[in-house]
Amino acid sequence: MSDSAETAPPTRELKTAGLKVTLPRLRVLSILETEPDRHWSAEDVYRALSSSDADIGLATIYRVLTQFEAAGLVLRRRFDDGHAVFELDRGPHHDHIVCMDCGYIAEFVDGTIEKRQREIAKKLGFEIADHSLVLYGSCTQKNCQRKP
Amino acid sequence: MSDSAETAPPTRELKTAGLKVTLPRLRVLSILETEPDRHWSAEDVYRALSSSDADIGLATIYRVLTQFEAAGLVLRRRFDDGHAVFELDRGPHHDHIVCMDCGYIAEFVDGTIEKRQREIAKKLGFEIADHSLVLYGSCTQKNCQRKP
DNA sequence: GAGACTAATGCAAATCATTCGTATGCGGAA
DNA sequence: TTCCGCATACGAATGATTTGCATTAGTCTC
Repeated sequence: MSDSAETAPPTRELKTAGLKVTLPRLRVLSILETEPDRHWSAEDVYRALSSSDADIGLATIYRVLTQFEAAGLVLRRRFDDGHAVFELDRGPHHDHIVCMDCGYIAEFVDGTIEKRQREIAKKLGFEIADHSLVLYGSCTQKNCQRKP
Repeated sequence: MSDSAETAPPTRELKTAGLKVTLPRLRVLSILETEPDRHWSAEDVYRALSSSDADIGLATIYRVLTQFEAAGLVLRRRFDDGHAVFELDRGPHHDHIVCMDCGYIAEFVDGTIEKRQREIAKKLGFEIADHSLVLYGSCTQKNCQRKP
């Protein structure tokens, strides 16, 4: 029963990213992929790993997530509390809207805003490299119990 | 030589904000008003005060700035490094564009973006309370030496 | 497949911004 | 001016994140 002929998905992703394939990196990447849309704190990943199996040090989680960020596998975000959260980079850029009551985070993309941003940057004499847009509010509906 | 008949500007602002007028609060507010557009870290304010005269503890700076924020005198911002900066609240909302090379921060307001944000929030079922938009880039000009 | 070289990990200790605890002192109402 | 209570100073505590260093595990060569 060997699957050596096939390279499992997380392994391939690590190799493509130019990272050595190690157990901690595989574990972290697998955890992230269990909920591809989720925004994880380092602590979240640590707990998920601790409860599931291996004991990977928190310091390693931070190191691995930082490497993943450098390799373009994940994005590091920071909302208003100042703490970092990580999400898999699933391609096209998107912005966030955060419910201040329940913590629920929705995502969106808007061409109009993106375009306007470029125009503003140009007018102000900036060459724009990146941006961060976060809307804060309340999701006034039933889903406001998702993460109480 | 008494100016007791006139209430000095910072004093008036504190009273209007419903804050007791104390020496540390006056000092901090005065410092902020020396550069009304600047974005100050708590540390910045602390150093400015230390070099000028009084020794006000850093803890007090944090407390005072937090009170000022609650009173609507200052805004607390957080850019991508995760650290808080404070700026005098000079009225209408504005967003920021940060030069990643020199740290220079410019401000802008854009009705189109604001409007679009409200539409997006509505579509996603959120009641929007606030937002944060920061553009990151390089100011490709001479002013890129302002804060080397 | 075994050995060697290097990079990755674990753990604990260090850092950094920010907050808290507590004794003391100042601001302002009467 | 007197008195009460909030505000301050100081250091110690906190919590997220990083770092140092001895040990371990990947990968490459043979």
